[in-house]
Amino acid sequence: MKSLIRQRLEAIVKELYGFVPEAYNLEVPREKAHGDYATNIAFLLAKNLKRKPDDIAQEIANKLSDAYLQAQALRGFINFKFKEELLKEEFVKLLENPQLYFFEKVKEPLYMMVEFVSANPTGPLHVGHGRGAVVGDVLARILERFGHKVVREYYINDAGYQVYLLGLSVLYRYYELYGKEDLQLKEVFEREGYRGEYIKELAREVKELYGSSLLEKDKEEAIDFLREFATKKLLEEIKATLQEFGVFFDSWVSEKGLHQEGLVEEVLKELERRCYIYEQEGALWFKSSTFGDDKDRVVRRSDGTYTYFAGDIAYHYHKYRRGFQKVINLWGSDHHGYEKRLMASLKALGIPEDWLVVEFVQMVKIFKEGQEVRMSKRTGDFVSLQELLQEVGKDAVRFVFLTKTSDTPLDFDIDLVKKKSSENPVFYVQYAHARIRGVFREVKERYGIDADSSDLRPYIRELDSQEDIELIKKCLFLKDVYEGVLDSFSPHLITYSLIELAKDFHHYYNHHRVMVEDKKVMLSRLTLFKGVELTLKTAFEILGISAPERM
RNA sequence: GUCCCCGUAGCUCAGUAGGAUAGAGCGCGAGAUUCCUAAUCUCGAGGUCGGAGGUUCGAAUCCUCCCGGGGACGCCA
Repeated sequence: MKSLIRQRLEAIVKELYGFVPEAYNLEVPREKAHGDYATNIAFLLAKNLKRKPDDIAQEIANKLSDAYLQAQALRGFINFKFKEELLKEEFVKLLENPQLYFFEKVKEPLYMMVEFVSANPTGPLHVGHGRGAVVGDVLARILERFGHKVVREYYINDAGYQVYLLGLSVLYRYYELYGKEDLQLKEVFEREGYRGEYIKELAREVKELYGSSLLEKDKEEAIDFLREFATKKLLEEIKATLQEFGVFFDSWVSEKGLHQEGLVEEVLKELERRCYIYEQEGALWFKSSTFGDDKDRVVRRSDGTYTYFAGDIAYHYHKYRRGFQKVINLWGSDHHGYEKRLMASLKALGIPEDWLVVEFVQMVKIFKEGQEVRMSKRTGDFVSLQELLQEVGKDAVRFVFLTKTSDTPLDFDIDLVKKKSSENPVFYVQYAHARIRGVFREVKERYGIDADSSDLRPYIRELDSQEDIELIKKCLFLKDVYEGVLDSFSPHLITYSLIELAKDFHHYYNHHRVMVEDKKVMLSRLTLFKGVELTLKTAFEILGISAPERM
């Protein structure tokens, strides 16, 4: 709907004044009386043309109005109102094929990647990961609907010290099972080890499978073996949780694999060739400060091992060479300071600046009985995503994770989300769908009219009350919302619009009955409900939540 | 100490590249069911948009300073 205005507006402005100002607004005005959309373009033109905004707005408005669109100049603003004919024609398109209507294919589809979750395989997923998972998943779904080719990737940090500590922690617990003490091991474990209950479980599993054979083994060898064993197990667990959460990946890339394939060495050589690498105190440094980072960073330690950063440069260079035209990374907010560094490395490698977009996903704080539940992987005291899913269900978790912009912290009140009441927005929205399905069942039973298979399009004509038109608009508006998500990578906009749509629907439902004497009115309202149903269903598919028949 | 994010109704937050009279949900108060699901609806109270300057036709939004909250600053990942 918005792009419809935009096209016409720009054409006319260009015709009248020879240019279109860059940063003009076209948005839904706060005040309903100001129409469906409004623009400030006349103010911007006024500056350039040295004329009164009022006059310019008037000029444009006069040229713009036609059978479909009413444009009105008011104190320098131009207000647009869609005429009923246009709204009804658009609504027919929606009824015929919601997918086609809501997601117009982009002209130039891109080969894209969304990299998300990428949690270290050192423990179960926590709720913060869950938030990233939903945001990434929904983003990927939207990009796909608009015609982009999207690969969802999970980067596995299975190299380096953290997974070494994982192996060490399992070994410590394993020794414990046999009453074996190792002071050096104990010292490291108590300082940095993973203490969650799941480590003990892994140790027990090892005992069951391999008995006491690891007691004889060299300690480092045993840690190596257990690291391998534990990351594999935990990764399986992560995959299972994600699957239960409705999140799937096309591709899993291992950090260790990058090292083994020599990609890390290769990219460092490339950086060296470009003269961005130097040696100091026995370590190799990357000159990230030349590209806006605060200081230079180590890529190879003095002991000869590579840093996580080195692996990450290689990973992204590899992504680039795999042919992705645009990459979106979803990172936990604790990686905020890391962005500059990585961007610097990409610049150094000659990769275009807008190739990579990093979106940050902030913390989720869990509240239970009014108390914050503290989370720490080290001490093992945390609510896992698995537990949360079991407690409140997939639909509620996914929806709530999308009710705020991902870059602000989210408070998740378990007790509130468990409530099946209006306090809980997901039920409010799903209830609208269930109510419509209920009406359809009833109409079929009483009158033998099947809303799912009948051609209802002709009855749109009969809809003419203010509230009919408002509801139609709310459905059509979702199209603009999806396009907004495509531009801003902010899937949370969808939940807001859905709550508004549901609100208008519930209002309508309480004021107008479908099953009335006048058949024409009945059929027209059935048509309206069909459109709302399809709009909701399409949105639920994108959000990955269910569209219940009854509640 | 340096850098980043945030401060909007009692609470949790929207406010989409500076726009028109400041938005929603929850909570609170009052009401609605002979009729397709009351998990709903209707009405109401509630605000110096953290503070002070500045930029301009116009500021919650941009700039400077201050106050308050959170995060990041490893040869960890």
